[in-house]
Amino acid sequence: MSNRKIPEGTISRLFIYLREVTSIVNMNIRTVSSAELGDRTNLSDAQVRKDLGYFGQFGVSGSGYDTQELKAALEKILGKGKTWNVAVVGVGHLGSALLAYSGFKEHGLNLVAAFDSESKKIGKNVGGATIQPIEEMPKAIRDKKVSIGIITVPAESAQEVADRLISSGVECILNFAPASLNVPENIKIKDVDLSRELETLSYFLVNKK
Amino acid sequence: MSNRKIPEGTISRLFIYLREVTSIVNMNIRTVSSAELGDRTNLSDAQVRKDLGYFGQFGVSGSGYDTQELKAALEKILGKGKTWNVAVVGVGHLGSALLAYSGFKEHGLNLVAAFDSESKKIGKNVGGATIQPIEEMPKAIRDKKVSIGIITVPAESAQEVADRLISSGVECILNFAPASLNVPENIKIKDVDLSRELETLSYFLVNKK
DNA sequence: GTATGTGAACTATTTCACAGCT
DNA sequence: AGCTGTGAAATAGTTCACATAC
Repeated sequence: MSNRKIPEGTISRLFIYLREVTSIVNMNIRTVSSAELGDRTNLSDAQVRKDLGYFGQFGVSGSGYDTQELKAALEKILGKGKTWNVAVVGVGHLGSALLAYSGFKEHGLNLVAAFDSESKKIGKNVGGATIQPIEEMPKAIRDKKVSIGIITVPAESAQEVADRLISSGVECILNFAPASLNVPENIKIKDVDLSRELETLSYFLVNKK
Repeated sequence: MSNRKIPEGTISRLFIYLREVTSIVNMNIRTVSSAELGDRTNLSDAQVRKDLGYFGQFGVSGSGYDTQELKAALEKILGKGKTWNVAVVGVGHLGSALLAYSGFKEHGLNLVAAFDSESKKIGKNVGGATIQPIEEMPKAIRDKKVSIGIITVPAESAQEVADRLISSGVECILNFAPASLNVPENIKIKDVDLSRELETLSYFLVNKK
Protein backbone atom coordinates (compact mmCIF):
# COMPACT_ATOMS: atom_id res chain seq x y z
CA MET A 1 0.00 0.00 0.00
CA SER A 2 2.82 2.31 0.86
CA ASN A 3 4.10 2.70 -2.68
CA ARG A 4 0.87 3.67 -4.37
CA LYS A 5 0.96 7.24 -5.63
CA ILE A 6 0.01 9.61 -2.83
CA PRO A 7 -2.05 12.70 -3.67
CA GLU A 8 -0.46 16.06 -2.99
CA GLY A 9 -3.42 17.02 -0.80
CA THR A 10 -3.01 13.98 1.40
CA ILE A 11 0.41 15.14 2.57
CA SER A 12 -0.89 18.57 3.35
CA ARG A 13 -3.82 17.13 5.32
CA LEU A 14 -1.54 14.81 7.27
CA PHE A 15 -0.03 17.89 8.86
CA ILE A 16 -3.51 19.04 9.82
CA TYR A 17 -4.24 15.67 11.45
CA LEU A 18 -0.95 15.86 13.30
CA ARG A 19 -1.76 19.33 14.60
CA GLU A 20 -5.15 18.12 15.79
CA VAL A 21 -4.04 14.84 17.31
CA THR A 22 -1.28 16.68 19.15
CA SER A 23 -3.84 18.95 20.72
CA ILE A 24 -5.98 15.90 21.59
CA VAL A 25 -3.01 14.15 23.22
CA ASN A 26 -2.39 17.30 25.25
CA MET A 27 -5.94 17.00 26.55
CA ASN A 28 -5.10 13.50 27.77
CA ILE A 29 -7.60 11.84 25.47
CA ARG A 30 -6.50 8.28 24.61
CA THR A 31 -8.43 7.49 21.44
CA VAL A 32 -10.04 9.32 18.56
CA SER A 33 -12.22 8.15 15.68
CA SER A 34 -11.93 9.23 12.07
CA ALA A 35 -15.30 10.93 12.48
CA GLU A 36 -14.09 13.06 15.39
CA LEU A 37 -10.89 13.94 13.61
CA GLY A 38 -12.97 14.85 10.57
CA ASP A 39 -15.22 17.11 12.63
CA ARG A 40 -12.31 18.97 14.09
CA THR A 41 -10.67 19.53 10.72
CA ASN A 42 -13.72 20.08 8.55
CA LEU A 43 -12.98 16.98 6.53
CA SER A 44 -15.01 13.83 6.04
CA ASP A 45 -14.39 10.68 8.06
CA ALA A 46 -13.77 8.80 4.83
CA GLN A 47 -11.15 11.32 3.81
CA VAL A 48 -9.34 10.89 7.10
CA ARG A 49 -9.30 7.10 6.84
CA LYS A 50 -8.27 7.15 3.17
CA ASP A 51 -5.42 9.57 3.82
CA LEU A 52 -4.07 7.54 6.72
CA GLY A 53 -4.58 4.37 4.71
CA TYR A 54 -1.87 5.37 2.28
CA PHE A 55 0.70 4.91 5.01
CA GLY A 56 -0.48 1.83 6.85
CA GLN A 57 -3.03 0.65 9.33
CA PHE A 58 -3.03 2.71 12.48
CA GLY A 59 -6.53 2.21 13.73
CA VAL A 60 -8.37 -0.37 15.80
CA SER A 61 -11.71 -1.55 14.45
CA GLY A 62 -14.46 -0.64 16.81
CA SER A 63 -12.58 1.90 18.86
CA GLY A 64 -10.62 4.20 16.57
CA TYR A 65 -7.04 5.44 16.76
CA ASP A 66 -4.77 5.51 19.78
CA THR A 67 -3.86 9.19 19.93
CA GLN A 68 -0.29 8.74 21.10
CA GLU A 69 0.40 6.11 18.48
CA LEU A 70 -1.19 8.14 15.73
CA LYS A 71 0.80 11.20 16.71
CA ALA A 72 4.04 9.23 16.72
CA ALA A 73 3.22 7.60 13.39
CA LEU A 74 2.42 10.92 11.74
CA GLU A 75 5.58 12.51 13.10
CA LYS A 76 7.59 9.66 11.68
CA ILE A 77 5.90 9.79 8.26
CA LEU A 78 6.26 13.54 8.02
CA GLY A 79 9.87 13.65 9.10
CA LYS A 80 9.33 15.73 12.22
CA GLY A 81 12.61 16.30 14.01
CA LYS A 82 14.68 16.48 10.83
CA THR A 83 16.26 19.87 10.27
CA TRP A 84 17.15 21.76 7.09
CA ASN A 85 19.15 24.82 6.26
CA VAL A 86 17.33 27.69 4.62
CA ALA A 87 18.37 30.81 2.76
CA VAL A 88 16.20 33.82 2.03
CA VAL A 89 16.79 35.93 -1.07
CA GLY A 90 15.27 39.40 -0.91
CA VAL A 91 15.01 41.14 2.44
CA GLY A 92 12.13 43.55 1.91
CA HIS A 93 9.02 43.69 4.06
CA LEU A 94 7.96 40.14 3.43
CA GLY A 95 11.45 38.73 3.65
CA SER A 96 12.01 40.44 6.99
CA ALA A 97 8.72 39.19 8.35
CA LEU A 98 9.68 35.66 7.38
CA LEU A 99 13.06 36.04 9.00
CA ALA A 100 11.40 37.14 12.23
CA TYR A 101 8.82 34.36 11.99
CA SER A 102 9.22 32.00 14.90
CA GLY A 103 7.61 29.12 13.04
CA PHE A 104 10.86 28.49 11.22
CA LYS A 105 12.68 26.86 14.10
CA GLU A 106 9.59 24.96 15.15
CA HIS A 107 9.48 23.31 11.76
CA GLY A 108 13.10 22.33 11.77
CA LEU A 109 14.24 25.10 9.48
CA ASN A 110 17.44 26.96 10.32
CA LEU A 111 17.93 30.22 8.59
CA VAL A 112 21.61 30.28 7.73
CA ALA A 113 21.89 32.89 4.99
CA ALA A 114 20.16 35.97 3.63
CA PHE A 115 20.84 37.82 0.39
CA ASP A 116 19.83 41.14 -1.06
CA SER A 117 20.89 43.19 -4.05
CA GLU A 118 20.62 46.55 -2.28
CA SER A 119 24.05 47.52 -1.09
CA LYS A 120 22.80 49.50 1.90
CA LYS A 121 21.30 46.34 3.39
CA ILE A 122 24.50 44.32 3.13
CA GLY A 123 26.06 43.47 6.47
CA LYS A 124 22.90 44.00 8.49
CA ASN A 125 21.86 41.18 10.74
CA VAL A 126 18.38 39.71 10.36
CA GLY A 127 16.98 36.73 12.22
CA GLY A 128 20.48 35.55 13.04
CA ALA A 129 21.93 35.80 9.53
CA THR A 130 24.04 38.55 7.99
CA ILE A 131 22.74 39.91 4.70
CA GLN A 132 25.16 39.19 1.87
CA PRO A 133 25.31 40.41 -1.71
CA ILE A 134 23.64 38.15 -4.28
CA GLU A 135 27.02 37.46 -5.87
CA GLU A 136 28.08 35.47 -2.84
CA MET A 137 25.11 33.17 -3.13
CA PRO A 138 26.68 30.17 -4.87
CA LYS A 139 29.56 29.87 -2.45
CA ALA A 140 27.52 30.56 0.68
CA ILE A 141 24.83 28.07 -0.28
CA ARG A 142 27.33 25.35 -0.95
CA ASP A 143 29.38 26.07 2.17
CA LYS A 144 26.35 26.21 4.43
CA LYS A 145 24.60 23.22 2.86
CA VAL A 146 21.36 25.07 2.18
CA SER A 147 18.61 22.83 0.83
CA ILE A 148 15.67 25.24 0.84
CA GLY A 149 15.68 28.64 -0.86
CA ILE A 150 13.01 31.24 -0.23
CA ILE A 151 12.42 33.82 -2.92
CA THR A 152 11.01 37.17 -1.81
CA VAL A 153 12.32 39.39 -4.59
CA PRO A 154 10.19 41.26 -7.16
CA ALA A 155 8.70 39.20 -10.00
CA GLU A 156 11.19 40.57 -12.56
CA SER A 157 14.21 39.03 -10.88
CA ALA A 158 12.60 35.87 -9.53
CA GLN A 159 13.55 33.56 -12.40
CA GLU A 160 17.16 34.67 -12.28
CA VAL A 161 17.30 34.11 -8.52
CA ALA A 162 15.69 30.69 -8.92
CA ASP A 163 18.27 29.70 -11.54
CA ARG A 164 21.11 30.74 -9.27
CA LEU A 165 19.66 28.99 -6.25
CA ILE A 166 19.29 25.80 -8.23
CA SER A 167 22.73 25.92 -9.81
CA SER A 168 24.13 26.51 -6.33
CA GLY A 169 22.51 23.32 -5.15
CA VAL A 170 19.21 23.99 -3.36
CA GLU A 171 16.62 21.24 -3.72
CA CYS A 172 13.42 23.10 -3.04
CA ILE A 173 12.16 26.60 -3.42
CA LEU A 174 9.39 28.50 -1.73
CA ASN A 175 8.47 31.26 -4.15
CA PHE A 176 6.64 34.35 -2.93
CA ALA A 177 7.16 36.30 -6.15
CA PRO A 178 4.11 36.55 -8.41
CA ALA A 179 5.80 34.88 -11.37
CA SER A 180 5.62 31.46 -13.05
CA LEU A 181 9.08 30.02 -12.63
CA ASN A 182 10.70 27.34 -14.74
CA VAL A 183 12.60 24.77 -12.77
CA PRO A 184 13.96 21.30 -13.60
CA GLU A 185 11.88 18.22 -12.78
CA ASN A 186 13.95 17.23 -9.77
CA ILE A 187 13.48 20.54 -8.00
CA LYS A 188 10.42 21.00 -5.80
CA ILE A 189 8.88 24.42 -6.08
CA LYS A 190 5.97 25.82 -4.07
CA ASP A 191 4.35 29.07 -5.01
CA VAL A 192 2.79 31.20 -2.31
CA ASP A 193 1.19 33.95 -4.29
CA LEU A 194 -0.30 36.43 -1.88
CA SER A 195 -1.48 38.69 -4.69
CA ARG A 196 -3.45 35.85 -6.16
CA GLU A 197 -5.04 34.97 -2.83
CA LEU A 198 -6.18 38.55 -2.43
CA GLU A 199 -7.37 38.73 -6.01
CA THR A 200 -9.33 35.53 -5.66
CA LEU A 201 -11.19 36.93 -2.68
CA SER A 202 -11.93 40.03 -4.65
CA TYR A 203 -13.28 37.84 -7.50
CA PHE A 204 -15.56 36.14 -5.01
CA LEU A 205 -16.91 39.49 -3.83
CA VAL A 206 -17.52 40.65 -7.39
CA ASN A 207 -19.30 37.48 -8.42
CA LYS A 208 -21.45 36.58 -5.49
CA LYS A 209 -24.96 37.97 -5.48
CA MET B 1 -21.43 28.06 -21.25
CA SER B 2 -21.04 30.86 -18.77
CA ASN B 3 -23.09 29.23 -16.03
CA ARG B 4 -21.37 25.85 -15.95
CA LYS B 5 -19.55 25.28 -12.67
CA ILE B 6 -16.13 26.87 -12.84
CA PRO B 7 -13.22 25.08 -11.16
CA GLU B 8 -11.49 26.93 -8.35
CA GLY B 9 -8.17 26.55 -10.17
CA THR B 10 -9.50 28.20 -13.29
CA ILE B 11 -10.08 31.48 -11.44
CA SER B 12 -6.62 31.38 -9.99
CA ARG B 13 -5.08 30.71 -13.42
CA LEU B 14 -7.06 33.53 -15.00
CA PHE B 15 -5.04 35.92 -12.86
CA ILE B 16 -1.87 34.32 -14.18
CA TYR B 17 -3.03 34.78 -17.76
CA LEU B 18 -3.88 38.39 -17.02
CA ARG B 19 -0.45 39.00 -15.55
CA GLU B 20 1.16 37.48 -18.62
CA VAL B 21 -1.01 39.13 -21.25
CA THR B 22 -0.43 42.47 -19.55
CA SER B 23 3.27 42.03 -19.93
CA ILE B 24 2.76 41.01 -23.58
CA VAL B 25 0.66 44.10 -24.26
CA ASN B 26 3.42 46.21 -22.74
CA MET B 27 5.79 44.69 -25.27
CA ASN B 28 3.47 45.94 -28.03
CA ILE B 29 2.66 42.46 -29.25
CA ARG B 30 -0.78 42.33 -30.86
CA THR B 31 -1.72 38.66 -30.74
CA VAL B 32 -0.89 35.61 -28.70
CA SER B 33 -1.81 31.93 -29.10
CA SER B 34 -2.89 29.57 -26.35
CA ALA B 35 0.36 27.69 -26.93
CA GLU B 36 2.50 30.77 -26.31
CA LEU B 37 0.49 31.71 -23.26
CA GLY B 38 0.88 28.15 -22.04
CA ASP B 39 4.65 28.25 -22.52
CA ARG B 40 4.97 31.42 -20.55
CA THR B 41 2.89 30.12 -17.65
CA ASN B 42 3.98 26.49 -17.59
CA LEU B 43 0.50 25.32 -18.46
CA SER B 44 -0.77 23.37 -21.45
CA ASP B 45 -2.36 25.05 -24.45
CA ALA B 46 -5.50 23.01 -23.86
CA GLN B 47 -5.68 24.23 -20.28
CA VAL B 48 -5.48 27.83 -21.41
CA ARG B 49 -8.24 27.40 -23.98
CA LYS B 50 -10.45 25.45 -21.60
CA ASP B 51 -10.08 28.04 -18.85
CA LEU B 52 -10.91 30.92 -21.16
CA GLY B 53 -13.73 28.89 -22.66
CA TYR B 54 -15.69 29.04 -19.41
CA PHE B 55 -16.18 32.75 -19.93
CA GLY B 56 -16.79 33.08 -23.64
CA GLN B 57 -15.02 33.06 -26.97
CA PHE B 58 -12.17 35.49 -27.08
CA GLY B 59 -9.98 34.02 -29.75
CA VAL B 60 -9.77 34.10 -33.50
CA SER B 61 -9.35 30.75 -35.25
CA GLY B 62 -6.08 30.64 -37.08
CA SER B 63 -4.43 33.56 -35.40
CA GLY B 64 -5.01 33.39 -31.64
CA TYR B 65 -6.08 36.07 -29.18
CA ASP B 66 -5.91 39.82 -29.58
CA THR B 67 -3.82 40.78 -26.58
CA GLN B 68 -5.58 44.06 -25.82
CA GLU B 69 -8.99 42.44 -26.05
CA LEU B 70 -7.96 39.49 -23.95
CA LYS B 71 -6.50 41.77 -21.30
CA ALA B 72 -9.67 43.85 -21.20
CA ALA B 73 -11.87 40.75 -21.07
CA LEU B 74 -9.89 39.24 -18.21
CA GLU B 75 -9.94 42.50 -16.26
CA LYS B 76 -13.68 42.65 -16.65
CA ILE B 77 -14.23 39.01 -15.62
CA LEU B 78 -11.95 39.33 -12.63
CA GLY B 79 -13.37 42.60 -11.41
CA LYS B 80 -10.20 44.64 -11.75
CA GLY B 81 -10.79 48.22 -10.71
CA LYS B 82 -13.28 47.37 -7.98
CA THR B 83 -12.08 48.25 -4.50
CA TRP B 84 -12.76 46.68 -1.11
CA ASN B 85 -12.16 47.65 2.46
CA VAL B 86 -9.95 45.39 4.51
CA ALA B 87 -9.25 44.95 8.22
CA VAL B 88 -6.31 43.12 9.75
CA VAL B 89 -6.65 41.40 13.11
CA GLY B 90 -3.36 40.71 14.84
CA VAL B 91 -0.45 43.06 14.28
CA GLY B 92 2.57 40.85 14.96
CA HIS B 93 5.40 40.29 12.51
CA LEU B 94 3.25 38.88 9.75
CA GLY B 95 0.44 41.35 10.27
CA SER B 96 2.87 44.27 10.09
CA ALA B 97 4.47 42.92 6.96
CA LEU B 98 1.07 42.65 5.33
CA LEU B 99 0.21 46.16 6.36
CA ALA B 100 3.37 47.41 4.74
CA TYR B 101 2.80 45.32 1.62
CA SER B 102 2.32 47.56 -1.37
CA GLY B 103 0.38 44.91 -3.28
CA PHE B 104 -2.73 45.79 -1.29
CA LYS B 105 -3.52 49.02 -3.05
CA GLU B 106 -2.60 47.55 -6.43
CA HIS B 107 -5.26 44.91 -5.96
CA GLY B 108 -7.93 47.35 -4.98
CA LEU B 109 -7.75 46.64 -1.28
CA ASN B 110 -7.85 49.57 1.14
CA LEU B 111 -6.70 48.84 4.61
CA VAL B 112 -9.11 50.73 6.81
CA ALA B 113 -8.74 49.11 10.23
CA ALA B 114 -6.30 47.13 12.35
CA PHE B 115 -6.91 45.37 15.64
CA ASP B 116 -4.75 43.83 18.32
CA SER B 117 -5.32 42.53 21.81
CA GLU B 118 -2.03 43.83 23.21
CA SER B 119 -2.71 47.11 24.93
CA LYS B 120 0.74 48.53 24.26
CA LYS B 121 0.09 48.38 20.50
CA ILE B 122 -3.21 50.26 20.67
CA GLY B 123 -3.10 53.71 19.10
CA LYS B 124 -0.04 53.04 16.98
CA ASN B 125 -0.35 53.80 13.32
CA VAL B 126 0.39 51.05 10.80
CA GLY B 127 0.01 51.23 7.04
CA GLY B 128 -2.37 54.15 7.43
CA ALA B 129 -4.63 52.60 10.06
CA THR B 130 -4.64 53.12 13.82
CA ILE B 131 -4.52 49.93 15.86
CA GLN B 132 -7.68 49.51 17.91
CA PRO B 133 -8.60 47.07 20.67
CA ILE B 134 -10.43 43.92 19.56
CA GLU B 135 -13.54 45.06 21.44
CA GLU B 136 -14.07 47.85 18.97
CA MET B 137 -14.12 45.45 16.04
CA PRO B 138 -17.89 45.09 15.50
CA LYS B 139 -18.56 48.80 15.40
CA ALA B 140 -15.48 49.72 13.36
CA ILE B 141 -16.15 47.01 10.79
CA ARG B 142 -19.72 48.08 10.32
CA ASP B 143 -18.91 51.78 10.21
CA LYS B 144 -16.08 51.36 7.76
CA LYS B 145 -17.88 48.82 5.57
CA VAL B 146 -15.12 46.22 5.74
CA SER B 147 -15.76 43.22 3.51
CA ILE B 148 -12.47 41.35 3.88
CA GLY B 149 -10.92 40.35 7.20
CA ILE B 150 -7.36 39.14 7.51
CA ILE B 151 -6.53 36.95 10.47
CA THR B 152 -2.92 36.99 11.68
CA VAL B 153 -3.43 36.02 15.31
CA PRO B 154 -2.17 32.81 16.96
CA ALA B 155 -4.08 29.60 16.23
CA GLU B 156 -5.73 29.54 19.67
CA SER B 157 -7.68 32.73 19.13
CA ALA B 158 -8.31 32.40 15.39
CA GLN B 159 -11.78 30.84 15.62
CA GLU B 160 -12.97 33.48 18.06
CA VAL B 161 -11.66 36.25 15.81
CA ALA B 162 -13.30 34.66 12.78
CA ASP B 163 -16.64 34.46 14.60
CA ARG B 164 -16.46 38.11 15.54
CA LEU B 165 -15.44 39.21 12.06
CA ILE B 166 -18.36 37.31 10.58
CA SER B 167 -20.91 38.53 13.08
CA SER B 168 -19.67 42.06 12.40
CA GLY B 169 -20.40 41.59 8.71
CA VAL B 170 -17.28 40.66 6.76
CA GLU B 171 -17.90 38.47 3.74
CA CYS B 172 -14.52 36.89 3.25
CA ILE B 173 -11.57 35.97 5.37
CA LEU B 174 -7.95 35.40 4.60
CA ASN B 175 -6.68 33.20 7.39
CA PHE B 176 -2.96 33.01 8.16
CA ALA B 177 -3.41 31.16 11.45
CA PRO B 178 -2.59 27.44 11.34
CA ALA B 179 -6.07 26.36 12.42
CA SER B 180 -9.10 24.78 10.69
CA LEU B 181 -11.81 27.38 11.07
CA ASN B 182 -15.54 26.78 10.95
CA VAL B 183 -17.44 29.36 8.98
CA PRO B 184 -20.97 29.46 7.54
CA GLU B 185 -21.54 28.45 3.90
CA ASN B 186 -21.97 31.98 2.63
CA ILE B 187 -18.61 33.17 3.92
CA LYS B 188 -15.58 32.69 1.71
CA ILE B 189 -12.48 31.65 3.60
CA LYS B 190 -8.98 31.20 2.22
CA ASP B 191 -6.29 29.61 4.30
CA VAL B 192 -2.70 30.62 3.75
CA ASP B 193 -0.84 28.26 5.99
CA LEU B 194 2.80 29.14 5.87
CA SER B 195 3.71 26.44 8.37
CA ARG B 196 2.19 23.84 6.14
CA GLU B 197 4.02 25.10 3.08
CA LEU B 198 7.29 24.84 4.93
CA GLU B 199 6.39 21.43 6.33
CA THR B 200 5.44 20.14 2.91
CA LEU B 201 8.83 21.11 1.55
CA SER B 202 10.45 19.37 4.45
CA TYR B 203 8.38 16.25 3.70
CA PHE B 204 9.65 16.37 0.13
CA LEU B 205 13.24 16.50 1.31
CA VAL B 206 12.72 13.58 3.69
CA ASN B 207 11.08 11.41 1.08
CA LYS B 208 13.02 12.00 -2.08
CA LYS B 209 15.93 9.69 -2.72
C1' DG C 1 -2.26 26.46 -43.09
C1' DT C 2 -2.97 27.67 -38.40
C1' DA C 3 -5.15 27.95 -34.02
C1' DT C 4 -9.63 28.08 -31.65
C1' DG C 5 -13.54 25.83 -29.04
C1' DT C 6 -15.25 21.84 -27.19
C1' DG C 7 -17.15 17.09 -26.70
C1' DA C 8 -14.98 12.74 -25.45
C1' DA C 9 -11.38 10.17 -23.14
C1' DC C 10 -8.58 10.02 -19.50
C1' DT C 11 -6.66 10.86 -14.88
C1' DA C 12 -6.99 12.23 -10.20
C1' DT C 13 -9.44 12.70 -6.05
C1' DT C 14 -13.32 12.17 -3.04
C1' DT C 15 -17.22 9.82 -1.29
C1' DC C 16 -19.88 5.65 -0.69
C1' DA C 17 -20.81 1.51 1.39
C1' DC C 18 -19.84 -2.53 3.48
C1' DA C 19 -17.10 -6.74 4.82
C1' DG C 20 -14.42 -7.77 8.59
C1' DC C 21 -12.18 -7.00 13.04
C1' DT C 22 -12.46 -6.04 18.23
C1' DA D 1 -22.41 -2.55 18.40
C1' DG D 2 -18.88 0.42 16.67
C1' DC D 3 -15.36 1.82 13.67
C1' DT D 4 -11.63 0.69 10.51
C1' DG D 5 -9.77 -0.33 5.85
C1' DT D 6 -10.65 -0.45 1.23
C1' DG D 7 -12.58 -1.75 -3.32
C1' DA D 8 -16.13 0.34 -6.21
C1' DA D 9 -18.82 4.35 -7.64
C1' DA D 10 -19.07 9.08 -8.21
C1' DT D 11 -17.26 13.49 -9.03
C1' DA D 12 -13.86 16.82 -10.48
C1' DG D 13 -10.37 18.33 -13.35
C1' DT D 14 -7.07 17.82 -17.28
C1' DT D 15 -5.61 16.39 -21.74
C1' DC D 16 -6.72 14.70 -26.33
C1' DA D 17 -8.11 15.28 -30.80
C1' DC D 18 -10.61 17.11 -34.32
C1' DA D 19 -14.36 19.68 -36.72
C1' DT D 20 -14.71 24.35 -37.60
C1' DA D 21 -13.47 29.13 -38.51
C1' DC D 22 -10.43 32.53 -40.43
